[in-house]
Amino acid sequence: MDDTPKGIWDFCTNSALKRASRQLGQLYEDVLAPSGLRGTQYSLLSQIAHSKNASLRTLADLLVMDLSALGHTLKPLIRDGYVELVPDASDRRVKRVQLTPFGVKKQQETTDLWRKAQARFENALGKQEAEALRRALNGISEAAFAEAFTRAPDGSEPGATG
Amino acid sequence: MDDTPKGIWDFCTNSALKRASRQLGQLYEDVLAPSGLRGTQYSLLSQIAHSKNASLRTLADLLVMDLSALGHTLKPLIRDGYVELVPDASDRRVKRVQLTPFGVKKQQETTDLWRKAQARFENALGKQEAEALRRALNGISEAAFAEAFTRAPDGSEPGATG
DNA sequence: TCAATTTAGTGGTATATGCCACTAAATATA
DNA sequence: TATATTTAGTGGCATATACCACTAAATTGA
Repeated sequence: MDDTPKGIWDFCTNSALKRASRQLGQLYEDVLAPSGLRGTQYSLLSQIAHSKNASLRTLADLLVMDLSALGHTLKPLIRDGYVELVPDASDRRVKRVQLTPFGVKKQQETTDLWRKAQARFENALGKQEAEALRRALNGISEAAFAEAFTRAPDGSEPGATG
Repeated sequence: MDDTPKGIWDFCTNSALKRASRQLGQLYEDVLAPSGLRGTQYSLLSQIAHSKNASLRTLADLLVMDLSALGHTLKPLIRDGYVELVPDASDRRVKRVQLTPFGVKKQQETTDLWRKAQARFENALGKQEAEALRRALNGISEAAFAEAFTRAPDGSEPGATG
């Protein structure tokens, strides 16, 4: 028997996460394809629908995404008429993100496909497993986790032997 | 108390995975920064070191990555002299991927930083948790999972009530 | 009140990643 | 063997995502 690991993802959670993200992203995307939306785009539309009237900044923070990255990612969705940016009245720096009526319709229609992907995923992994996985992932996504990571010892501390 | 979920990642594993991937990717990348390598680049160098003499195709399959995407991602690493593509002698379609001596050195040096990130991560999440998470993620990354997903019922089947 | 600092967003550039069309080479098949 | 099919890789294009430099607006503080 050769149990030598074939890849670094056996040790490195970062690699494992990215690899799984490619795989699952692909699987979801195949199911969503008939809508003409990419997986990320559907997620974004859904989150915008969910966080009504959020600013770009707020949305970026929620998504753990760079502000400018969010701006770039929204470009195609704005171009295609699903999303619009509405300047805030009281703070002229702020732009609020909202779905157009067309975007609302698209998001709602595509949700049928998403449910299909969701059902397949939970059937393939198991409902309990899926739930547990989401919890673990969401824990990692929290700001508190980033702080814990940053403050955590990294093995380079001098031994406190005194 | 308002336990209304703030985001769709509470339901959608795909979104949760991508979001966590951004967060953890960022955390690892900050630690790796002094090396001048991006997180993905270090992972790739490490996997190439691990899968000695693999072809682009083989590597892409292992990484659950599109072949052309892998080719594109390697470009900067080849440009910077870390990686080279060596034509296979027996099958003239095939190119084998290998680290240059410079690439070997870089990968080895950067591993110190990676270990630091790794230690921080395991301290922040817990060793057991980290191990369990990697196992779950690697399960999803397997070809068998993709097949299970594709074959799984999606709720659109006619009820077999007869 | 006015200057210094912080915050929100934009545009440019680079990497990460996928699809498609295409070439070349190997393999299968008639 | 000649042709059809499959396989490996490349290049172009599009989206996803990050960083930096910059502008404009709000906030802080002397």
